Amino acid sequence: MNNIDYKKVKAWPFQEALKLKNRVSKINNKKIVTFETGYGPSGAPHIGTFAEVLRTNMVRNCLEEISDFSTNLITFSDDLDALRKVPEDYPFPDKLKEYIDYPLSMIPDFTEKYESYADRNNNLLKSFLNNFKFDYNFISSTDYYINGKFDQQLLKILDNYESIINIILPTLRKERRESYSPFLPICKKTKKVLQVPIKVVDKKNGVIAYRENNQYKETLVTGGSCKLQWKIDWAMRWSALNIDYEMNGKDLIPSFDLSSQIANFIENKIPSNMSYELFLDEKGEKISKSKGNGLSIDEWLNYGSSESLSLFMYNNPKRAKKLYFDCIPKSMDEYRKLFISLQNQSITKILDNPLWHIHQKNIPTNTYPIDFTNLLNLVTALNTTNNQTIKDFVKIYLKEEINVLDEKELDKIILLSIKYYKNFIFPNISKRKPDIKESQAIKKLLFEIKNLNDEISAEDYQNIVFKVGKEIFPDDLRKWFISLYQILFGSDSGPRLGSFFNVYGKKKVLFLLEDTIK
RNA sequence: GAGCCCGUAGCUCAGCGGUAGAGCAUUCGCCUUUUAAGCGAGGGGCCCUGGGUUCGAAUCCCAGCGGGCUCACCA
Repeated sequence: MNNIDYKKVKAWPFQEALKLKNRVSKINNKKIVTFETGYGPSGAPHIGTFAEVLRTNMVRNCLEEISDFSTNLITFSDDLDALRKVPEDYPFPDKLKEYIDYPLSMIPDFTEKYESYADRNNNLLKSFLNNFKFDYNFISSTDYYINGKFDQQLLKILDNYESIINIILPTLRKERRESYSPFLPICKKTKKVLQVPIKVVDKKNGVIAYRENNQYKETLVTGGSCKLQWKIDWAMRWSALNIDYEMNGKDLIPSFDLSSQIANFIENKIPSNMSYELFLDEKGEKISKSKGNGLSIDEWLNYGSSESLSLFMYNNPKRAKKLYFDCIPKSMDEYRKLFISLQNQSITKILDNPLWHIHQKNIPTNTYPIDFTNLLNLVTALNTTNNQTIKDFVKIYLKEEINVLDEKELDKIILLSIKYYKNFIFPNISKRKPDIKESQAIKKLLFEIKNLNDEISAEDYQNIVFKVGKEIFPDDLRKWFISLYQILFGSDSGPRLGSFFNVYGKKKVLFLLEDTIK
């Protein structure tokens, strides 16, 4: 702790943390503050799930900064939930189809790498979180249900069965009301999660009866024999896990309200809450896996750094943001800009700098020495996927020495830029063919270059380009350069040709030029 | 129907009490060689409208108008 006035820090995670601090400070003997994020492992983790963990962790980080509370981040996987639809991104959809209505954790993983289908998805999430070095406690719903860790709350819910059901029923349509039950029995025979009407039999001992084939069968609500319908499940978790803070997408605002009402009949535990806006695609439509629009975590990390992804997630969580490929270079550049601006900032300003939040206050000492968009331009100009060539050109471009640590960062983003170039820039380049006069000039250029020895300096190249230009376009030298750029790169401007040819190498230069006059 | 968010340069957006900003686009200048996918300079704004709070509002509050999304099946 120190004497910074945190109320003056505008960064949203601090404002959330202050709100939370005020709340938990009123609780007697409060020492540990628990944050929860929920995950439904019915498919590979969605970028929204990931954003939620990231953002929650930022609030957690701020709370630690402004208070003496210990903190705990739970990522809760609702893996006892039933599979309802086969996700499109799973490699074995036909095999999965046979397991509709089965608990996710009881479905085999047909990729044969994990213990179950849920385990596979859980591990995908964990690997993303580990990649970002989060400290979290992973909790499997199945584990908690089966090992009786929710029993106390389950009995309490049964005890208040009527009150709770009266909260839910008015929100449902008539047809649904008849089949609705807060308890979903897990069939002893088939292991399916059943959505059937139930009757309360014995509140004290936790016995209910559910209808199957026109007769009622008794079962316990405890010990993993029943799962809770999700809004009740959510409320139950707040009590069972003592949750103090949880975020959710704006689609769940009504559910949060409902779960809060239900919580009054469990242990009255309602977390401090923030709702965030959903991500949209380029056209402004909600991104979803089934549509395949927007971006996945993997796709972003293919073309951009993890820091740039964090930065994107950090910015304005309460605004609906378009998430598509153009966001990546923008975010990469913004990161570097913020990094540079950080260097001379006062402490309060640093707390407002997104980098402080992204790096959980351990801001690295180095970053890449060139803007990503700039690098993309160079890669495009070079039209190569050779790391070393690109790096050499960057060094010429930057002029000054790059220190070893910055160079490491540069290496990383060169790999990213190559992939970005291949997929988004290269397919859109359209070069034009030279006219007769231009062909003549290029032939002349080829002849001159061939006549030189193999070690040609940038200056020599530049001299030749000028020499040929002056001979063939004596009145409009400018046009000669524009023509060359259009023919070589499909653009009206380009890199200084001398240094470009030099880095590119004689053999490739000759090939490039010959290719234009074929 | 209810809720959430957004209306700022031509476009995409940032700023969120103290002189109106960025990127892209546009206009102009710059290649006989000192970074040309670059650099320099410029144009372009009733910050949706109306009220309120304030010494001061793009920013905070209220009302309206316009747009988008979400929920009311499942999670």
